[in-house]
Amino acid sequence: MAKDTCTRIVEAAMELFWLKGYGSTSIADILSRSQVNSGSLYYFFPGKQDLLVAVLEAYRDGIGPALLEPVWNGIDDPIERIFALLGSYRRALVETDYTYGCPIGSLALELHEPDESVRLLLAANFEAWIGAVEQCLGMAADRFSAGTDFRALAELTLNVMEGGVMQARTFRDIGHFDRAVAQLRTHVDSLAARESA
Amino acid sequence: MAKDTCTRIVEAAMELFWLKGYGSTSIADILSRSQVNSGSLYYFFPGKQDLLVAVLEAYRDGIGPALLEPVWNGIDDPIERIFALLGSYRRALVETDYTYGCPIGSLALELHEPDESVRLLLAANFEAWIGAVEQCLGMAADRFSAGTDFRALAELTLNVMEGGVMQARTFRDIGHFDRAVAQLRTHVDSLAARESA
DNA sequence: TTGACCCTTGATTGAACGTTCAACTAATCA
DNA sequence: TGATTAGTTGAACGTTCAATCAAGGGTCAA
Repeated sequence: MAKDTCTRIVEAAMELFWLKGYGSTSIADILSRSQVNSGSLYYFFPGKQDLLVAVLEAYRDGIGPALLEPVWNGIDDPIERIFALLGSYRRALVETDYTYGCPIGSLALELHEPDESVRLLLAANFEAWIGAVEQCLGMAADRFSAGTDFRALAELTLNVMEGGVMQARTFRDIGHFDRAVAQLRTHVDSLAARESA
Repeated sequence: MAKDTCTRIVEAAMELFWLKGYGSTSIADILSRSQVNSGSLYYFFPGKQDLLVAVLEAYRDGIGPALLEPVWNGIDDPIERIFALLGSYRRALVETDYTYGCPIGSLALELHEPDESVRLLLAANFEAWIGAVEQCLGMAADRFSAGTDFRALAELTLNVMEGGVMQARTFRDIGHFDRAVAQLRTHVDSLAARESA
């Protein structure tokens, strides 16, 4: 059986919102990419914003299986998993010539006054990402001193990724991403050294 | 003499692009806020994008006099100047109930395939900000070891600000901003301690 | 007084937008 | 067979958008 209409719509919207943003993606864009007629789209989704909600839910549910698992496959060390995750964003930037960054970050800054449901889903996406990094840090807890704030460090990691993507795209220079990651590495090593040394 | 038409247009556009973003701000919005008629706007600016260019030039030229100088007035220590700058973004977030973030960061992520002239102006804005922070670090060079990468640290500072704004807005929780700044403080102190200790 | 120049006016244009809807098809069940 | 339901179709609608333009006001030098 071919992918059903609803799935095709959401997948097309995920791709286009990622590529062009929400406002710049028209319903017509989504229709032509998904090969669906407008009536069918509005049969499943009352409006454009409901489609955005479905997209954000799909992203959230995909963070584990579609983002983390492929990256972490074959990597056991929890700290290296964090830097491998950052490396996957780096790779996307380079391979797509700075076209694809982080879809959630872009949407979070593009939508200036989002509906509460949209805002909460953006937050849920960040939360899933931060939570995964925080868990990695927790698995390496023995390398850090007792009071280390893993939550804050995980949030900083998100900032390094989002900021690195933003700068690298704007300057069209991956060095901005690499330097941010290098600073994070220094910071993490510094926090770890206090204990292990 | 009253402010001339051209100035009123640019100031209205700066405000609206900051508040609502580029795509969501219509020419009609700018006209009604600046109390100008469409013909006058198009007399000075061939199109909407030319207005964006003017706005980005105005932001760039205002980073020193309109952003840094007010914040740094009365603060001499170069490291404290950096954290005071971050504090000014924190204050804007809290005082406007997460309405106003960083206008450049929002535009940089909103505009997915900007014209080269726009991209270069976004980069010029970031560059001015990073450069100012880098200069502060340079003034405190004696507190760091010789090989310290001030450029990378300044870029990380921008990431902490932009990422902090993004997270605080999305979660509607200033704690995300504060924790990022606290991590940066720890990192800076750690780099400084190696030398001064 | 004249005319050239700079700037303003606001109705108007046509394209693009999100959305609607009545008609249609195909499969399911009584 | 006939009724019901689920899903599809694409033309059409009203709105909003960026952009245009013919007309004209204000100023100043000649």
